[in-house]
Amino acid sequence: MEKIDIGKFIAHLSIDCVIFGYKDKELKVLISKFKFGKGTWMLPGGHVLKTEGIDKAASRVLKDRTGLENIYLEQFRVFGDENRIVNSEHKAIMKADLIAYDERFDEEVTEWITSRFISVGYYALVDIHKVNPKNGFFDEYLEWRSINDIPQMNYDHNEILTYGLEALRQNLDRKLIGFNLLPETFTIKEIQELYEAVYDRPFARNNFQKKILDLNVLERLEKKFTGAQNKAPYLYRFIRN
Amino acid sequence: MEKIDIGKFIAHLSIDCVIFGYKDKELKVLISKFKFGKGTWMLPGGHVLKTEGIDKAASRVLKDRTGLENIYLEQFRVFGDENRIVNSEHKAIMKADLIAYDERFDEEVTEWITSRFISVGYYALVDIHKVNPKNGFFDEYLEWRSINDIPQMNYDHNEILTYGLEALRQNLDRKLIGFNLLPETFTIKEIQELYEAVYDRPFARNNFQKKILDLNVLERLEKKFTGAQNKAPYLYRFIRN
DNA sequence: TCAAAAGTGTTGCGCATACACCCATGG
DNA sequence: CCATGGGTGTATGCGCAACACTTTTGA
Repeated sequence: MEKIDIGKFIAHLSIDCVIFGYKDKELKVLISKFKFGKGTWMLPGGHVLKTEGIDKAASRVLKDRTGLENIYLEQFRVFGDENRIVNSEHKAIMKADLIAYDERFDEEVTEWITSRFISVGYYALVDIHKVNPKNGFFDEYLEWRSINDIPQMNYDHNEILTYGLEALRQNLDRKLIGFNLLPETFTIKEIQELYEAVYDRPFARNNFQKKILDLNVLERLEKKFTGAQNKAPYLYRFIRN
Repeated sequence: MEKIDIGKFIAHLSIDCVIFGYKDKELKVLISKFKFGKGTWMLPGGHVLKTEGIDKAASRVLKDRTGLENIYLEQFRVFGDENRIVNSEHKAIMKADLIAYDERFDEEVTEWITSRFISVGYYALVDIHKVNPKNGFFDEYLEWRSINDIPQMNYDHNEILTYGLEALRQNLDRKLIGFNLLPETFTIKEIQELYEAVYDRPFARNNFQKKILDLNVLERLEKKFTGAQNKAPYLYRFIRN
């Protein structure tokens, strides 16, 4: 293994991704247990090649971690405070850890990695059932965590997540992107529960149904018989006009 | 004069500012006639010190060009396409021009300056009457141009401007930031004309007045007698609650 | 007294919420 | 037949837009 060619990447610039998924009536975020240093939690992220667009870099990060392509992805903010750095204690531990790990890392590379970074925040919406999380080099493991159960993360990643969630809330209705979180077919009730998870508040059942159907973006399919002793709900599919 | 110390700055990252002003019922943008190369138009911009927050860098750019501090300033988007570079012909001209200009520039510095950049877009709102545009090093001169009369600019700066205007439109109402474009006191009619310039559409006089006053952020002052043979409008001052 | 523009009140419409009712399903 | 939850129709209230009217100013 050769030393990492940091010259291929833009220094001091990174990408951080808030990857949203939805399951069990909960909005979830894919976060990474960092392999080195003090083993803190982080948002999945990466760097930008000097010859690569930032959107491309973000989708590359996503492909690496989720295996998926053509994911809904949008930048929402840049985080560039001057004190956006690991504290010196943690930095020393991390550098030592990395150098000890294998020969790809030396003083220069680890200094590069632990230097001050300006990060572009992206959020992504995925069908959680299609994802097979794959660890990146820096991931001890990846985990889907409920939005209500997010641990303390490194740097300002908790703040990034908050901004990402805010961006999702702003856009869910305007851009009709919520369907990216659901499987191919779903019932109105399932969309409603998704909305309730995102906005953390209840919606009136009948009005919600009317609002969603009035968007004219759903195709009604066959009924979904669950065996429950009540009227079977219709399944729908999202159709872009 | 010594060679420019490019090592102090983050490479491949820049700031571009859409500086909005308002005058003569027109929304205006401060743009720069570039001094070197083919002398194209550009948005005022700058680079980020390795020890400097990006917001700080943006306000430094603004202070340099307008002389003003504490300006309303907000980032709205990152522009990071991989083909965001000057074309090779223009690049060669620019490098030659700069190297010929004075000894601060050499091959290394000009290559740095003309390399691929990822740019953070900021928009700023200023009271145009308080601004005394001061040329930066790269500015032949600065000019306030009406939003309806923007020339072809270099790179993707026209696109950046479009996004900046869109951000202004999104936030004007929600964040009550339009007053930053007006002098200390103003009439309702003047706010209305500002809104009409920003959104490029008329507003109904009476409803607009009601809407603005219902915000409860204006203090009514004395009347403004203009000598016109009609009822004198009140002056108002913006008060933050 | 009059034209012009400011200020204020009133009505109507559309949308979101609240309330009410009927229908299908399986025990 | 009944409990449960799905689907749909109707009333209500609020905010915005359209319309109408009054007031002030200086010629």
